[in-house]
Amino acid sequence: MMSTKKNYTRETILKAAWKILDESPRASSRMSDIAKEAGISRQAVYLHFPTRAELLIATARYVDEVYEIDERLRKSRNATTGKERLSAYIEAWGNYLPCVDCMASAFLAMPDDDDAMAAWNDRMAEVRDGCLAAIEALAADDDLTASYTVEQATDILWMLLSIQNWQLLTVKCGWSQADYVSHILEIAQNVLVKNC
Amino acid sequence: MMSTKKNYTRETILKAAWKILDESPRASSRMSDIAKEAGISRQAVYLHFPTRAELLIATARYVDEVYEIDERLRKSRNATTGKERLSAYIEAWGNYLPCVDCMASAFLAMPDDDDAMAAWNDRMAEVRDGCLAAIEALAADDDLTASYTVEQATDILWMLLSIQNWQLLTVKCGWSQADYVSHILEIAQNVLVKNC
DNA sequence: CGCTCAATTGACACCGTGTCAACTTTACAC
DNA sequence: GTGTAAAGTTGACACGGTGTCAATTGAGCG
Repeated sequence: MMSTKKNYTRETILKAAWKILDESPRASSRMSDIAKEAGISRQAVYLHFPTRAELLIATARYVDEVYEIDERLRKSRNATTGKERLSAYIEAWGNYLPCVDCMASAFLAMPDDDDAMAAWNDRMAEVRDGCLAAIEALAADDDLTASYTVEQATDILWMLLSIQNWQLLTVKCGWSQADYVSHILEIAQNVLVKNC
Repeated sequence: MMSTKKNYTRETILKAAWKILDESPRASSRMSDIAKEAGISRQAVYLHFPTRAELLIATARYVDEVYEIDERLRKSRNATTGKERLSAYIEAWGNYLPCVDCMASAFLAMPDDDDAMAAWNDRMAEVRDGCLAAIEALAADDDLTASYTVEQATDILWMLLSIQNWQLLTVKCGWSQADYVSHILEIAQNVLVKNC
């Protein structure tokens, strides 16, 4: 099969892009840098990805696959009570955030690219769906505080679990990953769970 | 005085930059766009500001001056009790955020410019100082929850009041400005104030 | 009048993205 | 083996945005 080789190169490029983004925290990840890392010519990258934005989108998907984030989040839905589900979701997503930090930075650095922003917003919308499911489970147990509607509580949880907040607390404030998860969990419970 | 004319043009440019950033929510604010808005040639902008980054930094300062944010925040320090001071600070800063949203977006869109990021980090550090002062006032009244150290509580308040959270709740979730302020205040009190 | 400084025009270098054409390599099919 | 098609290479180029430079214009002022 010819396509085998093509797929192999494609994955090589994705790995290279991931590595470059991961290593150069806030440096410029040019197409030429990624190509060099992948051991091919800059132009060859365009044989597999039409634009830089598409490459980043594909890389984000690839990272998701490698870390099996879908499965991680699905497991958090198995919790029986709403409270357990809330903490399982926060723990699952909160511990995934450091893995996608580099991808998030790359996307947020190109806010004027419509394709990239659409892909990013899709991903974030999925996270909000997860938040909504957790909040609804909490509401079903009548454990959701009366201060907020389900929508508002979802928005607040979504906000707490944003990558920007993770970056602020861990990168800028120097919190450990464990502190981040435990304190965000504490805040969420404090704000969203009834008689807590 | 010759410098009068120069200062006048300088301010014209700053106003133009402000307007362009404000109007084009996530469009490209090129030097040529700003120059056109100011009614001068693109090259003339460089007679007043060496780089685009410096222009943005100066524009941010100009916006601060116009809105007299320093004075607004200073007033929040006049509150007598720690609790009052916390709510005064949240209200003052929270209601200033919509004014600087466009500037924030501009800075966050150029994360690889060292000068711009340094300027932005300075501004954010000042906000954190304000948070720290409010938390210390709370601690002085023995109204700070025992769950966090002063530093941790400051970090949490800083996180809650970040521009990214404001953008998320108002722009993406559609919250009104009033809802934003009141709910962030409620969350902060819930999380940070003892027996609340 | 002559000086100075702001501003203008037009040109250019640099850099990164994306495209194109021509050529080479690889691998498989017959 | 030889032919063919796809993958990859090199070199060149257009485009857009930033920043620089030189030559020129124009207004204000002693």
